[in-house]
Amino acid sequence: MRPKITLKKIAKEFEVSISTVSKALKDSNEISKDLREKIQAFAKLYNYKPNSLAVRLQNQQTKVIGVVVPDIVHHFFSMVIRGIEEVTNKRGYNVMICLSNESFDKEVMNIDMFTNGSVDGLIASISKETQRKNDYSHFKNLLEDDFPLVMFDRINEDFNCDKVIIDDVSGAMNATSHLIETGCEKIALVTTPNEITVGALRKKGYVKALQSHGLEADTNLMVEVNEKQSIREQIEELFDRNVPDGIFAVNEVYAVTAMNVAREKGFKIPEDISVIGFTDGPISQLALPPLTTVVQHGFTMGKQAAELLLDRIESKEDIQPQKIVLSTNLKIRKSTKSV
Amino acid sequence: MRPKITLKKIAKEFEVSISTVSKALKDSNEISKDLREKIQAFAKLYNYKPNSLAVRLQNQQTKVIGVVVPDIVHHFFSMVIRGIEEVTNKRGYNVMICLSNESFDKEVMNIDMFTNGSVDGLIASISKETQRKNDYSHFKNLLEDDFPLVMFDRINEDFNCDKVIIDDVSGAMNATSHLIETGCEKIALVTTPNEITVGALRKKGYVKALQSHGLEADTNLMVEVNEKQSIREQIEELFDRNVPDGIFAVNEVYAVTAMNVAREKGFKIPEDISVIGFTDGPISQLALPPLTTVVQHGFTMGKQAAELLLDRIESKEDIQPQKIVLSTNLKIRKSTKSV
DNA sequence: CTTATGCACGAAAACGTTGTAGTAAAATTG
DNA sequence: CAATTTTACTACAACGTTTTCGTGCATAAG
Repeated sequence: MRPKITLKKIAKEFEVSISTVSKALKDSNEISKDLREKIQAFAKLYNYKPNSLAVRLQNQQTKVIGVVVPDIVHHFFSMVIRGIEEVTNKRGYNVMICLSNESFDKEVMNIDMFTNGSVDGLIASISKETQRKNDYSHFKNLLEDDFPLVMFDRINEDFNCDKVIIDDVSGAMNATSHLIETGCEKIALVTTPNEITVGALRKKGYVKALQSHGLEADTNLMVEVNEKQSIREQIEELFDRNVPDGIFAVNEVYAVTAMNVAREKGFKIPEDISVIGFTDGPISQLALPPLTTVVQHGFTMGKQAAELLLDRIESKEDIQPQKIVLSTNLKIRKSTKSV
Repeated sequence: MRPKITLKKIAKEFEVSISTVSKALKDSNEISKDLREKIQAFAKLYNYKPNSLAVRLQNQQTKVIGVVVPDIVHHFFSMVIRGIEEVTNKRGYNVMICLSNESFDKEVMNIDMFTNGSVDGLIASISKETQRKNDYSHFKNLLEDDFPLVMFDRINEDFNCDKVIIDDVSGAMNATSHLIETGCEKIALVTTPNEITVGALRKKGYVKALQSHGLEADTNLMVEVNEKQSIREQIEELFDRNVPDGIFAVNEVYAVTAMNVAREKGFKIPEDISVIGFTDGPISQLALPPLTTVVQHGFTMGKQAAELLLDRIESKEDIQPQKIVLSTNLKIRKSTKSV
């Protein structure tokens, strides 16, 4: 790579001091107009840009924020990132993304790396393995140092930091209620293992909705998908045990898989079985019939998280950590019956 | 945020010089074992980490690489990013991602930002708007400065830089040939406008396959989807004009949409109409019937791009730019007839 | 003619680190 | 016991900026 041009080199060229060059480029009128213009022209010609490392070291702020997400190949997370990008860029920051790949060790490494001064703050969502291990010491260290941190979606309620989540319980309740209200009586739940907090919350909403309608929660109608095995087979087992007339799945992959299983077994959607998913991505939209889903506004979530973080970074005083709960809404398409 | 601990502070604590502390932490035996251990213990206690900005400024390398992609909410791009992450992390680098959102201006800004010394090199894929404008001055500036740059997927052949692409032409040829060989005679093409290079290349492969089988390319069977309007309607128009018995679509969204349109019009897949897509994502896998697609190995592409970039960054001599062409393979599922 | 006021620039410190080149004092050698 | 080596440290420059505080010199004011 061609060596970068620096103030020092420009200074040598004009036989002036570095400060003069710096000021000239800042268009300070401490420097004579004549010299200023010459220096500016020269800098432009050689495409001078202040070395950002030096500037950041000087200013003691990086104007970069870090993002740690479990996965990027995931409609919801990528929408969140897009939201984050949108507001950070608007407010003059850049984003550095690291993936934990749902691994505890990688998450710890990422957090560690980010706290060496490369970013002004962090937005994170907890990996599945971390949730399973229930070991949050890496995050707790951050909080002890008052490091600006915003958690989203997969959070830990105990942390004293800003949080942005969606109302998983009511989202699931609304979905389940909708199934009940459109005539379903045997509603299955396809969810994650209980360690995944959002899965657990959505199950809670499902159960709550059943109870408030006088229905009983039947564990025979619930599948906790173990992703190490075939999702499809686990759902087929549900059908072998007990054929539902409605299915609430906690994400779009489970929902569409369930729909496909049902159809292959000869059931019609939504006439025989209604299906509702969670997260409104292209999978739901392009499914046939298009899937009724609980839409969680990932983009908004990212924007809000970023706003919280930047407000915290930029404020001088301590501000009390906030918890923003975004509500979901039910996007009714064709995989459920009309009332 | 709690002020970060620095060498200077540790030095003051022990009433020694900064260099002593630096060496003690590097476990140099220039420092007495006794003092070394005390300093190390103190540093660990206060969770000292060398300020990465200072280290990077000193070493004149950031150990960070930049990635500019048009979109992140896109299975292919996110797989590429995952591949990039995999090898950069393994080789001790971090990744900074910026999205151009398919916008020319944002792409220019991103590139500009990255060349202020914040990264050691760049991996990029060109935005649609840039391809339409055909203005590549921002990239050309990079190359003039010999800035380490690797382009992938949406590239410009004229650039004298490392490139990783897939063999779009043969991918499309294989797909189209497969349709012909399984009995299709009126094969439609659903593609992007011609400015999008990969779309143009896939069209080329489609035409080539037709010709080599003695079939004629019929513009009446081609749709160039304008994404500002409804994808669905544009495909419906194709059916109104001319009902095909095979469809080759240049991405999974177009393919599944086409499949859905066909089915709603009462055609059976694959009995009446066979469909092949491009890119093997969840949309294809979860479609019903599961979609036969040309799989482009995004993860491999990311890995290769990262290897090329890091090799270039780390080598002292100039290395000749390489162009890696990854071949695709046809994943035959249920949306096409068997031979 | 002296004193204030601009003007146009330079010197130097600071950000936090690393590495080289010293330098006293202690220990070893002849 | 002087000469040498080793030990255990410090000083300082450097990376590229920014910014504060000078400082000569010319011009204007009293």
